[in-house]
Amino acid sequence: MVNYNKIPQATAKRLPLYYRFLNNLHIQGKDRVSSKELSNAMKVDSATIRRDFSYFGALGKKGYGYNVDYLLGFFRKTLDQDENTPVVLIGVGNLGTAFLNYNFTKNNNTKIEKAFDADPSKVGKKIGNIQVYHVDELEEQIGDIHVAILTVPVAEAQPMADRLIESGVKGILNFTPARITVPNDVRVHHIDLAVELQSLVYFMKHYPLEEIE
Amino acid sequence: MVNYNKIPQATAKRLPLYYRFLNNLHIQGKDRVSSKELSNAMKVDSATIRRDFSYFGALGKKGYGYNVDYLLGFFRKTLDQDENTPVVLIGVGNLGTAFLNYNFTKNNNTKIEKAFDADPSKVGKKIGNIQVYHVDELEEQIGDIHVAILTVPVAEAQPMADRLIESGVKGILNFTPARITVPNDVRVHHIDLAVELQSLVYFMKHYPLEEIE
DNA sequence: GTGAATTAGTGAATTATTTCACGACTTTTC
DNA sequence: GAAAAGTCGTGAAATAATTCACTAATTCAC
Repeated sequence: MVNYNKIPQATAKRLPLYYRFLNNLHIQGKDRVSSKELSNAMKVDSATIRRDFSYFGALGKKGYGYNVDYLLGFFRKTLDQDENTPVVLIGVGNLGTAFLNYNFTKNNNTKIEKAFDADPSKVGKKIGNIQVYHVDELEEQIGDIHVAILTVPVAEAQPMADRLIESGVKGILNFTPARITVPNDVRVHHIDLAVELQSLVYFMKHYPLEEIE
Repeated sequence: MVNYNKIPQATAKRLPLYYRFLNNLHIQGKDRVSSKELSNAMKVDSATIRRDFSYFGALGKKGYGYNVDYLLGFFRKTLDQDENTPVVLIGVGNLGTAFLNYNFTKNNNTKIEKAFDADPSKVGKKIGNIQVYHVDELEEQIGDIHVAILTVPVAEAQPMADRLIESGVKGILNFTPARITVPNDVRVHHIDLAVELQSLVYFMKHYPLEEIE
């Protein structure tokens, strides 16, 4: 059996990418694929791909490559694609709205179930078929949801994170520039759009010729 | 003098984060800070912070820490905060609109100068004070801009990237799920929101107690 | 001024990740 | 059915990044 604690984090971060790509191949009706093809398409070294897959056992066949459906089925189980993970979204601004209109459930095992905002003019609406509640109702509405997308103004980030954690949230995708502080059983991934843009510009200037990611 | 080729990429990715944080300290009127304080606030090990800074020379003082203004000034120069990098945005959907309304120039050396979309109902408008042009005008309007934010539908990603590169773009911040193919003097950073969310969920399940990223 | 406390900078160790390169096996070609 | 081509899986090497742990310098408290 696969020991998930032995899977390098770098590998784990690539799994959703692999999954989606395999899903596309499946939809295209392709039934086999080699690590080299995957490498060209996903810009990940082919040895890295083979190594990544190998943590889960021998999934391919020498001289042949990988069977798309088999691999896809395997990742589906591994990434728990069969059970949907419910998510709440806090902060229905521009970015929040973009998420609500983004159809995550397709190709994905996550679904935004409820959205919250402090602005009364947004409360009660449905955006992308998701109901918007007032943040005051957070505690009573959150139910058994343990994942939150945080797209609030930066000043709200920490207080809102505290409330979310108090309500049982264990994972936060934080789009605010604030580096929030959480207990160590709560996982936070930061995505800072300004930092990403600035980082791109810096890399363009100083590492002009290599391919990085 | 600092040899930029010797700066680890992992360090380079943290620089914009450092910069912003120092800027906040500066605004708060703080004039000194230790690697330990920075560590607590930014969730980066203090030894890592000291190591990162040390690539740029001895910026601190033993027993004292770092002088906020000095460090900030140093990073300002290093990250070229003084000259603004112009950026174009392609695809004025929900996510694109979020970017246009996001005030990057504050705390940042980048500025979205022009936006493009194929939808005639969006062309001619101003969003977040940025003019929206029709994509057909891309080549004549792009001028000397070398950085693009790509927030178009996935099917448009590669063709649009090709056009951008043809027009002289050297850096693309790609928010589509497509892994675009580019010549090796063009830098692409991918940010895949669905992958990020899925990755968070995966890490929550399999690495419940450690702090990552 | 003196001793205690603080803190940067860094050599060395450790840990993590990627990549090379090759044996073993499969498929394809003719 | 034999030879050629393709491809995985992986040991080992290489590279990258983090962290430990200590020295030397400085500040702080009194």
